Amino acid sequence: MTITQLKYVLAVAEHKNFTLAAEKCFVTQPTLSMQIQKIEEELGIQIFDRTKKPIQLTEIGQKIVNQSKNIVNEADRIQDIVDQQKGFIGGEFRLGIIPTIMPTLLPMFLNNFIKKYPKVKLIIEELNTDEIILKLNNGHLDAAIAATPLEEEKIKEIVLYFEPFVAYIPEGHSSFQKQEIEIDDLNIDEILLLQDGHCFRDGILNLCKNVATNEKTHFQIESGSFETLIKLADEGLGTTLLPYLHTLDLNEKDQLKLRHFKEPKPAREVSLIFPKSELKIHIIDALRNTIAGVVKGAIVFQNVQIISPLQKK
Amino acid sequence: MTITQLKYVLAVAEHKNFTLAAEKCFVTQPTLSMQIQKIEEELGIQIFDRTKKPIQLTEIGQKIVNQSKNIVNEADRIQDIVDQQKGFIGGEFRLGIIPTIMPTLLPMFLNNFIKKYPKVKLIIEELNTDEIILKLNNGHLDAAIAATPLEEEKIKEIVLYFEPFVAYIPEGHSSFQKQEIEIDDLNIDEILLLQDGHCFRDGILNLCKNVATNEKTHFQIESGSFETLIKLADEGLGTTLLPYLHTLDLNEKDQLKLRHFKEPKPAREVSLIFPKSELKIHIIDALRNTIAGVVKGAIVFQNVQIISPLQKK
DNA sequence: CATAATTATAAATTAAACTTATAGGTTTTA
DNA sequence: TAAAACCTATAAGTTTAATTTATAATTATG
Repeated sequence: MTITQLKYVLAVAEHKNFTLAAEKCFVTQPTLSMQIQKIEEELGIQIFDRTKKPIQLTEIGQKIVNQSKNIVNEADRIQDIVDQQKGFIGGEFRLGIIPTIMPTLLPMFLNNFIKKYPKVKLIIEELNTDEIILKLNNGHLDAAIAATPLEEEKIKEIVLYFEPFVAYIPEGHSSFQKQEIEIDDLNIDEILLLQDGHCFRDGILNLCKNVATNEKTHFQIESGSFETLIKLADEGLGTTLLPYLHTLDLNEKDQLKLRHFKEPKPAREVSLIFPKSELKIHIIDALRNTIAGVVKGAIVFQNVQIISPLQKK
Repeated sequence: MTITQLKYVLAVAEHKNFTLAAEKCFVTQPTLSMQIQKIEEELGIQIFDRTKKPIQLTEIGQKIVNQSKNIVNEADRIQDIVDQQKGFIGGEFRLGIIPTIMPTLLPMFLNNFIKKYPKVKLIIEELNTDEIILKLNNGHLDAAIAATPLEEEKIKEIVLYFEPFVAYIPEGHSSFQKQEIEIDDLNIDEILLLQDGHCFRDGILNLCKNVATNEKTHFQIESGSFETLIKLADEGLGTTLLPYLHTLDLNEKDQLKLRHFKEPKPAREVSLIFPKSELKIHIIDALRNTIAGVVKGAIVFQNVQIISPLQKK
């Protein structure tokens, strides 16, 4: 009797169907059939009544299933214990986040994380990408969340999610009527951008350089926050681009000015990055899992085109 | 992570020695070494500190071991569930017995039982009542024999017999001349008792508190065995009370010092107790029947007054 | 310092788990 | 009711994992 077999039994008991249960267990149906036959043979009983459709648990099978749940639960706790211990070992964990990710992502996972890993003391710092790379390399940060790829020698990247850019087009703009827009509809000269140093800006510049390389601008306004850019756009000073998660926080009126790109949507790749030494890999894993859990619900996977945050020089 | 690996971990944790643990698991030593390395690697921790001799558990290792015991226990119950369904009387059966019952009752039924149910592997442990309740609740015992009633939520009690208390009065004591004695004849201060923790003591204290509540004692001697108490009583240090079955083993001379109580005799209720889940109910029934058979001849039913083992606080 | 005891490693073997392909049943439906 | 769809079982072959034997490496012990 193995824990794996018990998991198979639970899957069949849940789905009342070997084929479906096999899928959920990421094995083929014959594997399930054989392993369940094996445990039934070993115990000398029938767990499932295969004559009934859909498959039913036998009386003793129900008892086995109940007990199996206990066992599998207890077994899963081993990993929890290890995680907990590792959280304890970690103690302080310094996480850097770039400003354009901070306000939208942090509230999504912070609560979950600190509840699940109460022994980890998270120290979060808002930093731009250059500062993050510096601090990761000199040991002042354990990990960071930033737009990638960065192609840094000593830094490892684990992609968390792809976040599409959404255009914010004020009323009266030539593209306002369009349902979906294309990169060509935007002119680098009219896009309002965050002040230099924010990698988000670099990404956008890369994006538009593909379209038009002329950089003669009538005026140059660079703000430190998207809120400012939105207000400027509303004043008819141009358009701006917002990362998708940020658009969720807009009021209804402003939401009407959002225009999604045609696929492949331009998007940024957001990753958890950390030194290759993997000194606190266990907390990093916990963080990644927690974020993956909350982001899964918020961002639907789409056909995207990654915009590199690296400035093409 | 497999159940087998967990069993290996438990074996090494128990024996503090890979070679010996391997023998107990009926595998070779390299098997154990490798499997334990494997689970350590999978969990990303060290379970054992191999630098110390003998081998020690690490802090996290101790936690893993504790949880592994749970898992292995729960896993073993699968077979119990199957056995119960089949009405099979066999397999391991862990029976706890309190110290004041152990030496007299066990020899009376053990031989009969193992002859009648050769497939049952009885594992008998002498434990006091508190330990028994603990181990019944956490699954480390299948059943126990103890003084009742205990009023435990998850434990069922089946009365085996009522065992009267018999006073042991040394020559020269004021009550030595009496044929039958009464509770009032005894003074709590002069009764020699077993050391605390033995529920027999608690029962006696309850009994005498009904009579005299003063607890000023000239001296306090509490022994772990009745033999000691008898000898102390013979030295003129007081009287003692013996459970009836124990008095059958006394030599002729000491038997003369026994005085039975007038009816209703103070007595203890001795029961077979077990978790209400009734997991091994067939073996429990077998045990009850066997014990009932041998006790019937030894204890004549009399008018008794049950002394609760629960301490009245 | 040599010997014994104990654990780790390597190579080979054995056993178990898994997959692909397909057979043999039901149930659906046309 | 025959064909199709659906589902589970079986067979054969592959991959992976567990185990063993043999031996090296390490650590106590006299």
